[in-house]
Amino acid sequence: MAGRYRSFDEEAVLKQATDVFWTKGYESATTEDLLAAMDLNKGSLYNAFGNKKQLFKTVVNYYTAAIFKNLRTDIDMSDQPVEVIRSLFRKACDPKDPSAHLKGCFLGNAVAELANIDGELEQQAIDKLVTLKNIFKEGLDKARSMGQLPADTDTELTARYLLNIWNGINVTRRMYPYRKDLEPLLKMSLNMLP
Amino acid sequence: MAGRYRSFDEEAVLKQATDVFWTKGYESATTEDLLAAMDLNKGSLYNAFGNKKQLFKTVVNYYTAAIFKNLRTDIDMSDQPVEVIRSLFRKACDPKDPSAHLKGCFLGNAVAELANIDGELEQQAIDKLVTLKNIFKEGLDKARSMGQLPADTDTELTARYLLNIWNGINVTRRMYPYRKDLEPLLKMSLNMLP
DNA sequence: GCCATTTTATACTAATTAGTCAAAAATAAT
DNA sequence: ATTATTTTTGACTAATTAGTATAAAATGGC
Repeated sequence: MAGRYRSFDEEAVLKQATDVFWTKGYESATTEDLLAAMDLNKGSLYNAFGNKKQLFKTVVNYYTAAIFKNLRTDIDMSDQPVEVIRSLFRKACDPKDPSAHLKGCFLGNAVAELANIDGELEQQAIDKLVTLKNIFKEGLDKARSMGQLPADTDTELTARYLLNIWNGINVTRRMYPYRKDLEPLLKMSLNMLP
Repeated sequence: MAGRYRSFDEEAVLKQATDVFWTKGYESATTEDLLAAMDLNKGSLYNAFGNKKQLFKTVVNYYTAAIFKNLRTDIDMSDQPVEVIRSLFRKACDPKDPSAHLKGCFLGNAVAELANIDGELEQQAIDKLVTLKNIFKEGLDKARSMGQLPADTDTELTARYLLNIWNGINVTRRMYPYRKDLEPLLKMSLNMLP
């Protein structure tokens, strides 16, 4: 097949684009912001990714695919699946880079911003958050089947409870971006888990 | 004092502006959107409210002042202050107008959108959410002093827990905009309250 | 070597945006 | 009535925006 080779690494530029959309939001991220971060010119960006909306969709898929795959693997491998879930929350409350508190959750931000702006993009973000909830449920089901949760635990409801705590933490951590504040809150919020 | 009278009702136009900022967000709300909803022309808007940023500040203050005043009055008047708090959450899960689910919480939306866009406006929204948390605490303190909560209840931590549930619900309700989904979630989330 | 195809580079465009300005209208004080 | 002051009206502006177009560069197939 003829044609010039792409001079950029698709994974690398998508990672840069993720960061721009995450910190600025969909509408406030300008094409110039994206081009600068991705180190591309307009022709290349539009040729490779279509337009801003398609790029956003691609970014959301790219970003979530890796995270969800890892989470599911961790739960599958672990003999304490609840601990995998706890660890996700702990990382949100005590991130390596404290500026992560200001960014919140990429998906939660998208749902909040896009509800009345672009229903299709909002729905995509909702679908991904539902997937996160489903992963929580898979972990809880596994824990229950291993006797680590009461047999009568409603794992769907508990998974939604965890999702709601997740959605909350990603706003609340911007108000209290300190481990000393978030840890007690998290402890209280997860106290129904073993 | 000389000068032409204002032809508009300040409360009424601020209410309209609140709705535009709430549904569209700060940046996505254009001056044209605001002018149309407020039924003003540009000169009047800029003369009366300065600019878009000042208008947003005014709107946030106007919107929160009434709500917080009413909440505090209700708590002061009630002999079951926890019930006032529960009622606030119930209204969010089962609003008169179901389209309210798509709007979420005005303050939470602002915090999420503005963190990396305008620190001053973000801080204003954070301050108002802290006020909401403080009102929760006032209600919990009153309940505890009336023996409706265990004497050793950490009301500050519990108030933060409630704030986090609030922040979460206002994202989660966009995913599950139905009472049948939100009510069980709320029941589980508030089960530590009497 | 030449051609078809793809990517890169950058100038350009049409639309939108927040904000300004100057003139007209309305009002109170004198 | 005149004047000073404030509000209203709508045209105007400068900047920014997402997206397009066109040409050059790079590649494989023949």
